[in-house]
Amino acid sequence: MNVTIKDVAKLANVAPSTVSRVIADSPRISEKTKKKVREAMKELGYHPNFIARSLANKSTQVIGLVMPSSADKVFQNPFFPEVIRGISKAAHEKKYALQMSIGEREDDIYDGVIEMLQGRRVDGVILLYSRMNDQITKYLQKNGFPFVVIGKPHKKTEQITHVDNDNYRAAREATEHLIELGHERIAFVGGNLNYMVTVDRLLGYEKALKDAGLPYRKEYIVHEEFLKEGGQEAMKELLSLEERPTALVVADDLMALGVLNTLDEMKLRVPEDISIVSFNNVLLSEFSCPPLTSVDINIFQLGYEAAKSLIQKVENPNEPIKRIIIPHTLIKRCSCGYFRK
Amino acid sequence: MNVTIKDVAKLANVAPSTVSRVIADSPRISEKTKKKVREAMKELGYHPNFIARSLANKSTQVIGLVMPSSADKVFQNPFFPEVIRGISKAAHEKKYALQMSIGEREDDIYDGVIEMLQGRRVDGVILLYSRMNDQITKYLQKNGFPFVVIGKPHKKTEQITHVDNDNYRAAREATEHLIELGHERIAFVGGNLNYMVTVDRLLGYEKALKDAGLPYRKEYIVHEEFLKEGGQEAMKELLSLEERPTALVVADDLMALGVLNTLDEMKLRVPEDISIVSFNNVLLSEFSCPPLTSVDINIFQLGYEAAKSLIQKVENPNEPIKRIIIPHTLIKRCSCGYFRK
DNA sequence: TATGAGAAAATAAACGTTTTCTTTTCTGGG
DNA sequence: CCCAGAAAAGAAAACGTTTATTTTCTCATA
Repeated sequence: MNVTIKDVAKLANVAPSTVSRVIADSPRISEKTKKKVREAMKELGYHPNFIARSLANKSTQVIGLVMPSSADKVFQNPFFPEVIRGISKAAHEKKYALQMSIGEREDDIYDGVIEMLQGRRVDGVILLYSRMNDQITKYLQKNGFPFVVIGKPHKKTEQITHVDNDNYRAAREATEHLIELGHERIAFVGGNLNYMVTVDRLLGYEKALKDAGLPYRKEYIVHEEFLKEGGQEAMKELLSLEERPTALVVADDLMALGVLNTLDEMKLRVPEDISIVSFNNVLLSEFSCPPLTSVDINIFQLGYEAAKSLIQKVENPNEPIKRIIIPHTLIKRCSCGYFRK
Repeated sequence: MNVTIKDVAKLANVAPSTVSRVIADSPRISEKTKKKVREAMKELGYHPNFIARSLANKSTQVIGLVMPSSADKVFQNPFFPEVIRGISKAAHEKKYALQMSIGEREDDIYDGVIEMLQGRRVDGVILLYSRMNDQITKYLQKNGFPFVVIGKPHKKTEQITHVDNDNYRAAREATEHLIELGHERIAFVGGNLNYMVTVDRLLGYEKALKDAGLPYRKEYIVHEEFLKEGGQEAMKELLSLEERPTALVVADDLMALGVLNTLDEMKLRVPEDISIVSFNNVLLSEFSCPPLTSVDINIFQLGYEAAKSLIQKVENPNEPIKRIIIPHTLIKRCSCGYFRK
């Protein structure tokens, strides 16, 4: 079997409790004993058992990550690796480990999260999404588990620590950019309306249209999945309209890629025939053909701040609720052009 | 405090051990008692504590993921999200959770892995890389921890369960493709030579040259990091040669993107001025400009099989050593052209 | 009416820590 | 040289399970 605190205690001729205190570097133990114990630890190659420690401590030093859908789908979108990068950074700084929820369908994920939390596998969780009437959010609130959400919570916004962009403003600016280029028929391609990002970005888009005195056309609003396929679908729909849009606000780079794809198949050129501004500014957007004008929402930072806030919350239950807004920037590349008759 | 097995036992008027057996659905408990206990569990909203269970069980149902370097860097390359997708799938099927090692520098990661394993946080680990003289591999072998590696182990290959591609053949085929197009000055851009993938692909490249009677030129071999920046560096180096190559075998799509980037800056066209075939066939390769001819190595499958093998190993210590080779395919797109004087 | 086999459930000892409460051992002031 | 009080270390309970061992119960058989 493995070497335990008891073995160390025996070798060092002290009680197990003393060894434990040496590990915690308690001031109650004399330097002399500490040295003796440390030597014994080294000699035996002792490593503390985290599981046992967690049980006694009621804390695991692990953060749970909750994805909106199956890892299978989620990891297709570069948004997620990027948030995780940010989360990792903060977690590592505070010596926390990361655990991922995995599940195929929504209730599957729900069960997984419950198990994670009730099973005390994690000290808290980060929700990598925000959607309406989310069961998980409700559960977390009801049971008082520490959590933070990336995005704007649907309800009780002021009661939930969250890290978000000003998506309303970002979308308004993106749309204004197209308007400034002379576009009047601007469509919006977003994700499911249950997601708060979609809502906010749609509202920003509408506001910009309204301010510019442009008509709001229902048929110009399309909702699809945040995947390449979603973009393809959306574009096909928009192309089937009698009066096609001349510009698009697309809520996600990966979708925009799908859009580009369909456009290419239809022999339509970007930006000559149609202009596109999208969101997230993931690596893909820089390398697509043409490179996409995209709103950089600072995904890494989103993750970093979320993890930092969660850890603060875990370590200090009285930590006040926080709302952190990460700045965004419109990165102009080559997918937008002046509207030409 | 939370509801425990004891609370359930009290309510159901049985001993804690009986409750435990009901959870495990042991045949030693009568149906009548089972029913009674299950009702009590439901009434109290009981959820088993995983940590306690792990301690008693000496098993956590968690798989550890070991990355080659900081999550920060690693997650920039789409290879990793994609393997993780595959791993997730298999893990979910067997009800395992995933935990990630995070560390900045190599020794940092090493410590993290030791902690994970000795701390009994995970039942086994998957190494998402394979490199020469890897301390972690040595440690795992020495201590008999269950692990599988993705890639070909450096030493004792027949003693380590691993999932790999036939990189030697894949690289040979990729190079032959270029040779068939008439290229004679073909360069190789790979990662660090410590990584076994690099070695295998380099050997395959060399073999193809040799078979075609083409000279092997030392100055045509460049090693850089598996990142966009790596590709940029490599290309700059190659462009500084008096006799530039007319085609490139690039060991990674992301690097190839960097190559493309530099080429673009230099106003060189692909495939007119220079042909490229790369590896991995990640989403990026499809959308770059031009779309890259790339060897699809089936990353998802790599992850899926690795996780499946690890779980088998964890659940049955006598599981024999396995070597699993995942097939590859050359996906021809637009980055290769005939060599023209 | 005992007896004993076999089923069903209870008891208690792990698992490896932390932590509260005690006890022991110093130290130095009178 | 004694003793109070501080400092150091130890004993034991707790964390929530699992599981080997023991007890209790039921009922068929002698």
